[in-house]
Amino acid sequence: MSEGVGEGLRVAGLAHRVPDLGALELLLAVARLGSLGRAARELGITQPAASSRIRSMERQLGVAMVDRSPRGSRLTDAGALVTDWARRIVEAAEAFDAGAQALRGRRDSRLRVAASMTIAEYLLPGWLMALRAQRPDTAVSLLAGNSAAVAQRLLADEADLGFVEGLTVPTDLDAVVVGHDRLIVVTAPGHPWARRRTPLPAQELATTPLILREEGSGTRQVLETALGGLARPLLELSSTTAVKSSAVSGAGPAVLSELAVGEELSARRLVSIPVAGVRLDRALRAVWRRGHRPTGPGRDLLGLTRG
Amino acid sequence: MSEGVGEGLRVAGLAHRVPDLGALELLLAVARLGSLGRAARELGITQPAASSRIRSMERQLGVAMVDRSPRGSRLTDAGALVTDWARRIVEAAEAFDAGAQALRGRRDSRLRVAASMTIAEYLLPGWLMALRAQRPDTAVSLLAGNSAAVAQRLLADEADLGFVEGLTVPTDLDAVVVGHDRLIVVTAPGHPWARRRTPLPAQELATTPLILREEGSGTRQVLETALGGLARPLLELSSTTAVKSSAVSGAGPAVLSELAVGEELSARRLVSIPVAGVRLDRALRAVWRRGHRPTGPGRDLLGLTRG
DNA sequence: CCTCGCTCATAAACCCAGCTTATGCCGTCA
DNA sequence: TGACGGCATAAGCTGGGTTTATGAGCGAGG
Repeated sequence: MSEGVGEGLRVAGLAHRVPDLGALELLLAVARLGSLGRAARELGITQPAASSRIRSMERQLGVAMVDRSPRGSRLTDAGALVTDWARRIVEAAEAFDAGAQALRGRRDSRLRVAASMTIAEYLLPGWLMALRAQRPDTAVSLLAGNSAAVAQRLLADEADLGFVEGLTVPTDLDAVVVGHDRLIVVTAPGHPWARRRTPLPAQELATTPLILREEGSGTRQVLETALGGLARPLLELSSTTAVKSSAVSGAGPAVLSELAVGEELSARRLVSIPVAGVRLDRALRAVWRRGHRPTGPGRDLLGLTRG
Repeated sequence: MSEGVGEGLRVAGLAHRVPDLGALELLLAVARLGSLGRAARELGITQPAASSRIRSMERQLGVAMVDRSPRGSRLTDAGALVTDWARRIVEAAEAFDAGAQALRGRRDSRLRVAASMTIAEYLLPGWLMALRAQRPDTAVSLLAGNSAAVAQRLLADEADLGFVEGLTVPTDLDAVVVGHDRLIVVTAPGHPWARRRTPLPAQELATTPLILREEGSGTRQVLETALGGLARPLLELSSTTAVKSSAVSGAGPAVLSELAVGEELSARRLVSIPVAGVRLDRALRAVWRRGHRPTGPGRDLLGLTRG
């Protein structure tokens, strides 16, 4: 959401307008199974509970979503649409859950992971979901920190596998590149750069004021290294989200990690501007204590990170 | 306790492991404002309520997220991570809300939109959020249906602005292209195609078994038109989500709308395979009754769709 | 030095959303 | 026609989240 200056009209929070996760899960189950009762059974509740919950969701949204019949229930057109939107919420919640369970860091974990923030934020939940899909009984614990902290954990044998971003590999660790954090230049679709047919010269990027994170942030450092020390800020903002929404609303070109803008790119709220002559990315590496390449669950996870 | 019918260990649903939306919103507010009390005030609840809610969320997740001090509250490292994951859920909920409010279709709407499913599902929520940001008092109503239904609504003057996908423009309507639904070929990163340096020949695409939606679906039709009538299914699945997860888990190459896989592409769970010699896209058009180009809020929305 | 002002925590009482159990109605199929 | 599956309704219970009221820690300023 945009920075809420002057709220003006007091509107009840999102939570009062959006059904809770349980209701959304139920809706997805009804869509999949074609019956309130079966959906209820799958979720471990009774049929009247499901019936009432769907009904109250319809009342809350003001839309009939389910066509009831004595032979089952099918979604209405509106219901199908709502279900598609709901699926996104539930998917985000699944990623949250996968991450949070690892973060809980139980002592009995069979795999202890230490990861830098970018990786933990964007990539690890997906990997953990995939790992859970293929090895459901693997308990993973996660510790997030900077590269030095990751290295320290590994060397102290408090973690089995680490993930770091950046140019250098900490000493006494073995590493393999598992991906790249590509910075990309993005603008709103209306910006002149969006109509270019040729890549933007690095020189022009360096001399144009950009929407950037504050000095010292990881992406800012990568950008300034690539440009040779200079970057002109048009705006300096303190969160990736803020940079993103400024760019979407057309304030100017921004430089952001590709990981942060997948959704915006595919919906064309932002467009990516190719740039010639600079490598705006940094390697993402899996690391482990020299000579102790992970086995078992760690090896499984490592496999997932490379496809 | 719920009884474990069927699936071995019965695991409580997501809703019991993920904090509800209200708690996540609160967490974001705490992160932004640096104080439980201020966050409480912003959300219109009391400070003890916020305190207790954050505490119970920490208990639920088993992670300390907030460092309390007499001068305010800051997130811990783990808390920052949880907050980033939470933000995705909240963003999806905001899109849901924007769509659902329009779907409610109140009679007093100042702008009545009719849209086809793909557009309503993927693009419209974003447009509506943008519209709300720049014109907060515009009430929009939405009706979703196929192209014929959209045309009918417009011609009956029951809608002010329509959106359709497909090759043809219904008669008696004016239209402007607002985007493209690009189908792309995707595979898991480990697939041989992912290592190609040259675009895939259309011929090879046509002769390779693919993971596809069922016959008759929109994307399947576009693909078969582009390929000249033939497509070999490796798997035929009935939902985009199912196709996507099969592809992610490496079952084979799939053809999907770019709109459906933004997230998977940026996280490299899927990679896009360029194809030579076929146009795998269909135009997305805004349409209106001939000679009645929208004014006012309709014009605003139209502006947003083109950047 | 002491008090004000901000922070957060605790305790008790309240309320309502959502659950269960029990029942009824409707349509389909053998 | 009776059994079955599907949904709706009603009554009663429970718990999580809320409020009000209060207390305690820390810093700033008269």
